[in-house]
Amino acid sequence: MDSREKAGRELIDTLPEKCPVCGGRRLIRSYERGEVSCAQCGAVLTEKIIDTGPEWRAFTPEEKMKRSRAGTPLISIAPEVGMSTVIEAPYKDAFGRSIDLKKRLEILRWRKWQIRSQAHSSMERNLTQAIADLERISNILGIPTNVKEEAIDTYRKAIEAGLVRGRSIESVIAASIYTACRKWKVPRTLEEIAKYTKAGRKDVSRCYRLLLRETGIRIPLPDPADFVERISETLKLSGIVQKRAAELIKKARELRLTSGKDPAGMAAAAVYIAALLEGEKRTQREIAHAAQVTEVTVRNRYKELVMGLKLDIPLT
DNA sequence: AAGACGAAAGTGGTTGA
DNA sequence: TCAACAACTTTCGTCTT
Repeated sequence: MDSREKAGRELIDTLPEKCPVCGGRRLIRSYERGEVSCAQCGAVLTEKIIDTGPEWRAFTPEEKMKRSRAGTPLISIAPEVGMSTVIEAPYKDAFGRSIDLKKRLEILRWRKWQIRSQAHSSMERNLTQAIADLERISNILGIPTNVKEEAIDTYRKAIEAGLVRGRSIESVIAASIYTACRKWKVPRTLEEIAKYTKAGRKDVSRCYRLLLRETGIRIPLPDPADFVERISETLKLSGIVQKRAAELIKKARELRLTSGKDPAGMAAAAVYIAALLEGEKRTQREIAHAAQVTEVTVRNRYKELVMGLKLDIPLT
C-alpha cells in the first residue's frame, strides 16, 4: 500500500492496469466507496475491495506497537459492521427536489430502522472494548473459557439493564468476571481481579453488588466447605482430615455458628481442629496463611467451634 | 525459641436514618 | 450522606511447652 495517498477524505491508489473500457491510464481505488474506477470515463471496474491492512498509519516502531491491537483473539462474538449510511430527514432528495408523502413515509421507516441498528452497534462497540479487557484480565489470572463466556453473558445483561452507562467498562466487566467465577466456583478473589483494573477494588465491588441486585443473578453464599479442600491441599493434609473438617462445618452450620462469619476463617478453624483430632497438627500460623486470614481469626473461630460443638479438645 | 492466647486499636464494608 | 455497628486485621505483651 505504498502508493496510497490522501486526497480529500478519500484514500486513493493509482493502479498499473489500463482501463478496459476506454483504455485510460489512471485507475483510482477509493477505499471509502470500496471500488476501483477509471478517472477518465468513470467506469466502475470492481466493487467491494477488502482492505486487509490496518486503518491507522504509524511512523515509528513505538507508534506501531501502540496502535496494533491485534493479538489475543476475540471470543464468542465479533462486532457488527455496516449500515453506516446516514439517511437524513426526508424532505429533499439527493438533488434537492422535494419528495412526495408516500415516499417520505417509506424513508421515515428506513430512518427508524437505522436508528435502531445504531443502538445495536453501539452495544457491539461497547462489547468489543469489554472483551478486550476481559481477555487481558483472564490471561493474567488464567480464567477458563467457560467462565469467560459466562462473564460476557453477564456483561450483556448488565448493558441491557443499563448499568454500564456512567460507569467504566473495565469495572463492570471485572465485576462480571468475578460473578462468573463465583458461579463456577473458580476460586478467585475480588482483590485479585480488581488488581488488574484501573478502577480498583472498591469500584469493582460496588459494580458487583449492583450487578447482583439489578440483574437478579443469584449467587449462592460461599460455603466454608469449599475452602476446606484448598486449605488442606496447600498443607498436604489427608482426605480424612478434610472429611472431618467438612463434618465439623456441617454441625456448626446446623447450630448457626457460621452465619455472618468469613467462610475462609471458618474453614480454617475447622481444618485446624480436624488436623488436631487426626494427629496431623499444623500451627495456627500455617493454617491462617493457607486460608488467607489472620491467626487471630482462626483462633476466634476455633474458640467458637470448640465451645459451640462442645468438643473434647485437650485445651491444656 | 516457637507456638498459642487474647486485649486493644485500627480498617473497610454494611445498614438504616 | 452520615453515623453506628459487626467482622476482621494489626500489633503487641504474656503464657506455655
